[in-house]
Amino acid sequence: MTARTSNDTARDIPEATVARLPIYLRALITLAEDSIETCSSEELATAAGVNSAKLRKDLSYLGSYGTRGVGYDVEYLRYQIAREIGVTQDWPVVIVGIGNLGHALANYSGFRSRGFRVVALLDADPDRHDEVVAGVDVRPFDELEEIAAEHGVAIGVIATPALAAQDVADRMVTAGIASILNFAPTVLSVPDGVDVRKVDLSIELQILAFHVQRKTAASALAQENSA
Amino acid sequence: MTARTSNDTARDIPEATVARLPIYLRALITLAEDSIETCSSEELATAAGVNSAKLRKDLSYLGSYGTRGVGYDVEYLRYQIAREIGVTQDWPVVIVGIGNLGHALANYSGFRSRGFRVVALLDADPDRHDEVVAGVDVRPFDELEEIAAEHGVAIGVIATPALAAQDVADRMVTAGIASILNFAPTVLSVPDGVDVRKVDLSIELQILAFHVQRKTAASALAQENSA
DNA sequence: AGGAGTTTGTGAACGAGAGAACAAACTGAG
DNA sequence: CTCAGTTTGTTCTCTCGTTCACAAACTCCT
Ligand SMILES: NC(=O)c1ccc[n+]([C@@H]2O[C@H](COP(=O)([O-])OP(=O)(O)OC[C@H]3O[C@@H](n4cnc5c(N)ncnc54)[C@H](O)[C@@H]3O)[C@@H](O)[C@H]2O)c1
Ligand SMILES: NC(=O)c1ccc[n+]([C@@H]2O[C@H](COP(=O)([O-])OP(=O)(O)OC[C@H]3O[C@@H](n4cnc5c(N)ncnc54)[C@H](O)[C@@H]3O)[C@@H](O)[C@H]2O)c1
Repeated sequence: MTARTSNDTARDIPEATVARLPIYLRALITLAEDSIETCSSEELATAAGVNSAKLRKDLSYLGSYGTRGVGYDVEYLRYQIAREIGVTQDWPVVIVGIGNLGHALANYSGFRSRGFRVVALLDADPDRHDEVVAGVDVRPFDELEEIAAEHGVAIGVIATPALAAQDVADRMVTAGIASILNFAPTVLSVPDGVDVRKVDLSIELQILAFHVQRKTAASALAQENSA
Repeated sequence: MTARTSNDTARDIPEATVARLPIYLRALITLAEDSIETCSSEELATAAGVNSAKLRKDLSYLGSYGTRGVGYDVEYLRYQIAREIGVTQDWPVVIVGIGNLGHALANYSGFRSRGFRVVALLDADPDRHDEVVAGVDVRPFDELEEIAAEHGVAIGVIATPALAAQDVADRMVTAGIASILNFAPTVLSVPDGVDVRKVDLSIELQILAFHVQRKTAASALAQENSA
């Protein structure tokens, strides 16, 4: 049981750490662009907006890539993190729902530079099918399975209205796409083993609103008490 | 010291709970649209995609709005959560950077229906200033302070390139905007008391990529071992 | 009224993550 | 070589969040 290959580093990176690795990667790329070759955990932590102890602990899950008394080699660490995340080569991605948001996503050059390649844009509306967005033409949604198989797509983005999102997710799962980024404001139910992340802008605004209200209520209260 | 008004319920809602309240609100609105008047914690939890114990604990921070043996009144709970978040009336919002993403955001009707009103669209590029997006015309970025003061804007959205984001954030803070939603892939540094939330799509994709890689590595390993 | 059946609200156990603190490992000067 | 100074990797503690489990509170049926 549990036979392991020799190269097994028995690592099991905490989810909170995984979520920060891309931030470190971005910070390292910025440092590299400024021709900085070495940095301390303190410097990198500042650039990433985190505590240096947290940064060091996060990096320690990947291995021991720093040098005590010196710091980290920017280029080396950048590569190690990219390798750990898996963005040393491009991942093919499909975007479904080429409306307002889908257009913005398709036109976004930042994906390409960060390890993702949009291989297809799909929409159910035939009126969209003539269009070419950022060099990729919009195809009928029915071609999902075919395109996913052809390009080995593992990641799908949902930018359809909320009502369509569950159907789209189901089709993606059928097509072998086990990682989904969902922009529609709805809860997706998917089989075990399928990974869903959601981005909900209204929720973010509502969280901000909550804190604004709390702050203003607190200051109003203080004013009242001092009067 | 610590004089309090009579109505002080001494509540101090955990951040993790605050982040879920909008999800519950959305689920309740969906239930109400389906003419469902009452629901149990189990039903609401399923609709929101969380554990029912967690849901009940979350709601208990707001007060005791359910009835044992019965469940929650959908409309009543919906109002209580909306009031707690502060979305019983509209919050004025400005969006800065009306490019690909800014256009999508400006055109998004979901903000309005969820308690936010886009009062201004700002861009530094004079070529953008003729345009009208979703009934709001694009104004020069310099008018930020004036517009913020006029409408009492508390929330700002940054959709500019990363390089401009820090400057925009600084100007927002100066203009009295203490809550910022940042789409630019950069770390913002702001004074204490200013609340920043970020949305970074590339990071979300990278997190998905990490898990895909982990899964495929694991199955490759299993196959190798069984061979 | 009483008892069976539901469902909430919460105390308590458990687990994950954050941060402080420090030994170990390195550099460079003398 | 030795010693002072620097910075990592890791241990320990504390805080925050999740989940379990159950008494309290309600409904409905007899
Ligand atoms: N626009 C934004 O800034 C914004 C912000 C937050 C959330 N969202 C969410 O993102 C989603 C998309 O928003 P949008 O503004 O782009 O909407 P949109 O209506 O402009 O675009 C939706 C697109 O999806 C297509 N579509 C509908 N059903 C489909 C299906 N079954 N299969 C494939 N394609 C289908 C439509 O043809 C349309 O082109 C919505 O769920 C919205 O709530 C958008
Ligand atoms: N488009 C997307 O789907 C997407 C996805 C993820 C992240 N982002 C991020 O969102 C931001 C905007 O992306 P985009 O694709 O809309 O870019 P864009 O280049 O299309 O638009 C940027 C807009 O900001 C304006 N601008 C530049 N400097 C400004 C300043 N100092 N003050 C005010 N306005 C200024 C520009 O004139 C332009 O209109 C970028 O940081 C990008 O990395 C975009």
